[in-house]
Amino acid sequence: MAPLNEEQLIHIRDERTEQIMAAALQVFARRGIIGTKMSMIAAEAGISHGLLYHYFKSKDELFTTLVQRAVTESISALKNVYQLPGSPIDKLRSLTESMIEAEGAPFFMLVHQARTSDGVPEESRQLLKEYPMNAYVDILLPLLKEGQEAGEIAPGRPEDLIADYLSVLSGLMVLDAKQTEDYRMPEVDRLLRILT
Amino acid sequence: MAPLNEEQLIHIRDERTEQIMAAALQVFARRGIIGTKMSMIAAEAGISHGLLYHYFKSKDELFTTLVQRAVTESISALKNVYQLPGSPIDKLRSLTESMIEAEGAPFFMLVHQARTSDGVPEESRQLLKEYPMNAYVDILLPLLKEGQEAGEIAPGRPEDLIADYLSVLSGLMVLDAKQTEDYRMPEVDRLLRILT
Amino acid sequence: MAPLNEEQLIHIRDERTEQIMAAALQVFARRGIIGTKMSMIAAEAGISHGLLYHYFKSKDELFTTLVQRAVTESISALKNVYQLPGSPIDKLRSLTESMIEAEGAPFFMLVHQARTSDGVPEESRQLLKEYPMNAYVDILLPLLKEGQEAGEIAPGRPEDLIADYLSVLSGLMVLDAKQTEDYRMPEVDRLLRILT
Amino acid sequence: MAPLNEEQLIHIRDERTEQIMAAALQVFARRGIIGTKMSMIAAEAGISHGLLYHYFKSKDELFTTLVQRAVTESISALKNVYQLPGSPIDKLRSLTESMIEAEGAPFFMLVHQARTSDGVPEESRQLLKEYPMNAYVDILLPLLKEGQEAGEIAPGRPEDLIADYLSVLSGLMVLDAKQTEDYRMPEVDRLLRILT
DNA sequence: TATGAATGAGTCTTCATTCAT
DNA sequence: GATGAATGAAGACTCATTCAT
Repeated sequence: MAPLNEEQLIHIRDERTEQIMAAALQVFARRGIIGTKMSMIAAEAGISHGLLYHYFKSKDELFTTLVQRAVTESISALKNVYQLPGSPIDKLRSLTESMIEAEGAPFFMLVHQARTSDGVPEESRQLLKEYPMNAYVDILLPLLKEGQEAGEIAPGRPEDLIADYLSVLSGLMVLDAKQTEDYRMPEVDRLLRILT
Repeated sequence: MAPLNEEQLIHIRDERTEQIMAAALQVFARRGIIGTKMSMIAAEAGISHGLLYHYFKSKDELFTTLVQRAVTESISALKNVYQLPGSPIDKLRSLTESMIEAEGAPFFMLVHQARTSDGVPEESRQLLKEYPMNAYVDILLPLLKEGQEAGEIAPGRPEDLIADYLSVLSGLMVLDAKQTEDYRMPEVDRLLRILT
Repeated sequence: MAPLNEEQLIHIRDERTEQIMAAALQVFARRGIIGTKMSMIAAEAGISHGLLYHYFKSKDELFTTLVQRAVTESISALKNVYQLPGSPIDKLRSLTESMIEAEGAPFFMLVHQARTSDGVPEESRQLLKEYPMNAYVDILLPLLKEGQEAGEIAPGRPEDLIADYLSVLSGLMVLDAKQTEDYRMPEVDRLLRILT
Repeated sequence: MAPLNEEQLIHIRDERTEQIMAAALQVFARRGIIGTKMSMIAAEAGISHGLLYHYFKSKDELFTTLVQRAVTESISALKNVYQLPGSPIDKLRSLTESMIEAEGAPFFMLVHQARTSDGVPEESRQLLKEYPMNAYVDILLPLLKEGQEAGEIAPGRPEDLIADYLSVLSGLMVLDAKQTEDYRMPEVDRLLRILT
């Protein structure tokens, strides 16, 4: 009697969920959680605002879900660096390139919003507390040390070097330097000079 | 009820104005124009919210006034670089240091808010259009060239070099890397490696 | 997909209608028309909320139908009192007992909702206007008079006596005094003291 | 410099608060918490809906405040019974009369709403749990016993007698029998027959 | 000048109702 | 007949702004 079989329903739900999350990421990233109206997300996703609430209980839940995903994906992207080919500096170059190329900026902007804005759900804040800068630094630490041993990377506390690098990169991503006329995204090799 | 004379009134007015603008800068910088409530500014300034409207017609006007000041002061700070002692790279080092040291971050954050957020008054946006990255680049261009001629600064299009550098710096300021645990403000000499 | 014959369809339809009305009565009685969500009725009836609309055009229609039934059945219950055995006071005792015992409370609560709440469809209100207290009083009037003549029932205007009694009873039913810890349903004989 | 002195401000606040609570009591009592729109309360109080939120944080808080007051005042009214003149039954007669006369019905209706409706703030529910029927029964228990000893009141468990009486009375108040054409508020002496 | 009471436009969220399947 | 995705009107609540004092 079921008019749509379960598979079809799951398909619709997955598609809508993805559609909404993509739309929300774009809008939240630029406008922050307060500046984002649910109607904007609905419009961006091409659905009615009422439908948002079939898929996410609230604006907060939607935001938190995105932050969750941003954290998860960024951690996994970093961990993936060790699979890349070449020397440590080659790996870092590739990592940087992929971050810049991909649609990575919204994630950085979202996390920045989540860290600094007001009106951010407590759950999101907790999530980010569990993944502070150090968590990211730790992942890349072995690579940095290897690079220093190979003489490719400048001497100094590797923790600081990598934190410096990630901070510079984060800043540029948050500015959306690649897409914005107002700023300029440096060449990767120029950025890497910070480490060399 | 002894009436104050005109001079005293002007004095009060100037002081209040300054007080409000300082408070507003702090709040706007961190929370953006939408995230900032007039009552927050009033609280930060230690006055009633009603009084704000004696000094600024609206939230938008207050915001725009701050952006105006931010632009003016940053331009003049840049122009001032030529008065600094030492070689071109020394001058850039001093400039960078003073930006990081001083209460510069709120200005950068404010401008970033003004550039990216929505709900920003059109007037602010216009103001920023009149002072795009190029305006800043142009000011520093002679210094860059001089540095390149002296061999202190890497070869390449000086416009790009300086734009890269300013972008990196802006990003770090917007992250408030100096104050925030989540990020790290690199040493100035490490930043300068981007140029050298 | 073997088509059901007409008889089966009618059977399903009747069964569903009954099922929905029973569910709706329960929910409306406790939560009132505004506090009741169609999804609650659907859940109580074990069907999808969409299906409700195959059987009732709207929430209002469903509510009105229930009120209609409540009025009809209560009138017929009252009229039935004359078939009960025993003296007038015996009849009243039996009537009271059956009202208290049976699932009568939801009807009273529903009617109370319909009389007092807002957001009640005009049609329901009209229905109740056609059956004011007097309609009920009139039905029992002969019984009261008979009881008075027999000396079983206190003297006084029989209309008032019966209206008093029905009001007290209604109040207790609306409180759901029988089911609720917060109140107490008196013994029938104690209630009858009002009349004796 | 304060444009209104503190006393004036307190006066305004008190007046408004009272005005809002009176309006809210009327509306809540009849329509329940869900059926009541804040705009209705605002209209009843003759103010804008925005102003409600200067005085009460939310609809829930307003409702809870009223329930609090209803409980407090009803307890104190009951306790006051011992100050009334006459025999136990005289005291009960006076108590009943004053409950019926005074604007007591909205309080009963409010409490009934709070006990039975959905969407009632947890805090209100807690409040009522602390004052169940028993709390009221206990207050009147000595009076009942005294009446029984004097032979004015029927024998039987005094707890049950008084609970019966209070339930009947509550029911009539909830029906608003005094004001509503649909019902009839019996004479006090007729009600008292329940106890005698 | 200074305060805070007052207003109302705008946003989040709920839910009756519709409709494709 | 049956389901649940989809829509949009309506209500709670916030906050920029006004204004009496």
